[in-house]
Amino acid sequence: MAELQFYNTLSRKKEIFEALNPPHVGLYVCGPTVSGESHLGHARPFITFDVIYRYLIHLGYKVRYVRNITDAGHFEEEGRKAEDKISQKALLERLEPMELVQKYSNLFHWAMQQFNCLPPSIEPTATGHIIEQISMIKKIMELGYAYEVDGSVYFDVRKYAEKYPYGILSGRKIDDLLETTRNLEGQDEKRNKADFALWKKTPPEHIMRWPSPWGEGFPGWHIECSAMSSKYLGKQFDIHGGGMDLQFPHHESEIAQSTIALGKMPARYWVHNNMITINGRKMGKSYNNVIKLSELFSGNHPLLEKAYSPMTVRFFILQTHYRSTLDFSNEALQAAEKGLNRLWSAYEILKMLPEPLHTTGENKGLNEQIERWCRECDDFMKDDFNTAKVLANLFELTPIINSLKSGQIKPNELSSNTFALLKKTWKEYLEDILGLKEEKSLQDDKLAGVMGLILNIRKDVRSKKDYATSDKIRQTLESVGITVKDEKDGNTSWSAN
RNA sequence: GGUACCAUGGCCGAGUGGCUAGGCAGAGGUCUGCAAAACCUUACACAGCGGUUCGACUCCGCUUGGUACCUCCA
Repeated sequence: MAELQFYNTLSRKKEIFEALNPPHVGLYVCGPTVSGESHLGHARPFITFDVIYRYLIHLGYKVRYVRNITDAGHFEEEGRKAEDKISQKALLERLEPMELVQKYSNLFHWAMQQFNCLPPSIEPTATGHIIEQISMIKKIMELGYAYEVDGSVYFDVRKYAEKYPYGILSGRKIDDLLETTRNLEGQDEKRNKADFALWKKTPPEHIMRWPSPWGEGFPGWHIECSAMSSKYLGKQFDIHGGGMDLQFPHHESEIAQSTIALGKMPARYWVHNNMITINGRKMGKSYNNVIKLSELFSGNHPLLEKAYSPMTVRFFILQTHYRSTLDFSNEALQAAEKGLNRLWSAYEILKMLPEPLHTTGENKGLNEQIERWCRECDDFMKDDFNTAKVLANLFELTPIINSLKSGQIKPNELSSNTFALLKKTWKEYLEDILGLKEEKSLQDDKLAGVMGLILNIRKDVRSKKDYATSDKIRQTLESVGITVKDEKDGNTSWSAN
């Protein structure tokens, strides 16, 4: 059996995964900043790591999955006025900071539920761990790797770089960082441009503030992840994940902080997902090209031709390898929607098919082919979580399932073992690992009752060969979004979209 | 400017030194009263130029184009 291996950003190659304390695995993923609503780009890491989490569980690991919520402020623009994003927006919206944080946290959780993402084991908040962050900063200061200037504390990157490889994760050279950073006007408290804040003093108008040994302020961006990951997963844990754009400076700084304060590289494996682009450009606030998740689901955005369901989006993301960029377009989303429908209806059919009675299938080649496609799924997942290839194999199996239903493949061609494997594979991969689920359409009971009546009437007129009327019924229903299908076996099915 | 990465058929996208990725759209066919669905068949490809090799889309170099990070960023 193949071993699980995946790409480690730290070593820049695929590595066989070895848990520090099997069967336990510690997984930390950088969560959302709840100062605004999540957009499509944010969905990618959470779906990617949801699948990784699910797959690790599938492999039998006991996973503690920690995903933080950043609800404390950061400085907007380094070297300039330090601003707390959250309190800034709160003033605009006339909300208490924590009210705002709650609002966007709720929205985030709603979106995660829509995507069928499993909740993390622990979801710590930055504001709930101010004490831990302060004590970590104190430790770093005691060890001489941080300095205070007028109520703010900075990490001394130059000093750190004398003994440790700053840039090890992002492939950056310390000299470049020290020299080529551009000049920003305004007073700079930092000794070197590459230094980053551990604690920032708050200006008087700031609402979000906490007392500290250095006066009132708020924690720097990077320290929360170091404090919370070590608290819940230990000084060193297995996997740290997040978007590629967090490699530098966020994760690089986390490594530096933890290395000093805890004496260890925080995580052994660093996993980064790539970006979602739109018209070839990264989706991001600065580019003004974001599509919020609520807009995506409702179709309410100028770039959207229609609404896309959460499962369509999830499927769309999983059809690409997580380390490749993924370009958004209506065409691509619609292709994903159709593909998912085809796959899902095959799955529905598979669940209904009767078990073959024979222990040995008559069509040996077919049995072997099916078993190979099924078993390969495991190899694909074990090779850097290749969900795209898993889906390709499920698509290969789709015509077989459909042919079993239509009778083009006879039930006795398959062995009961092959059939059982087929069912098990679809269930495990589609539902348990890829985390896809059925999406309820508008078919409530009343509609079903009405449709039953209509289709009954239509059946009568068809039996009298009154095709003009039967076609009129079908066409009218189609125009309101209900598709009627006359199946080969004489039954008529319908679906609403 | 520095550092990485990418370039695949109409679109989205896997992947590999010699063997069909897959999805969506297209074409032909089977089935059907018709349609839809389904099934079968099928066209379309690896940015350009060199090099390594028996053989490269896959390795190396250059060119061109693009993106990301260096500042908040998933």
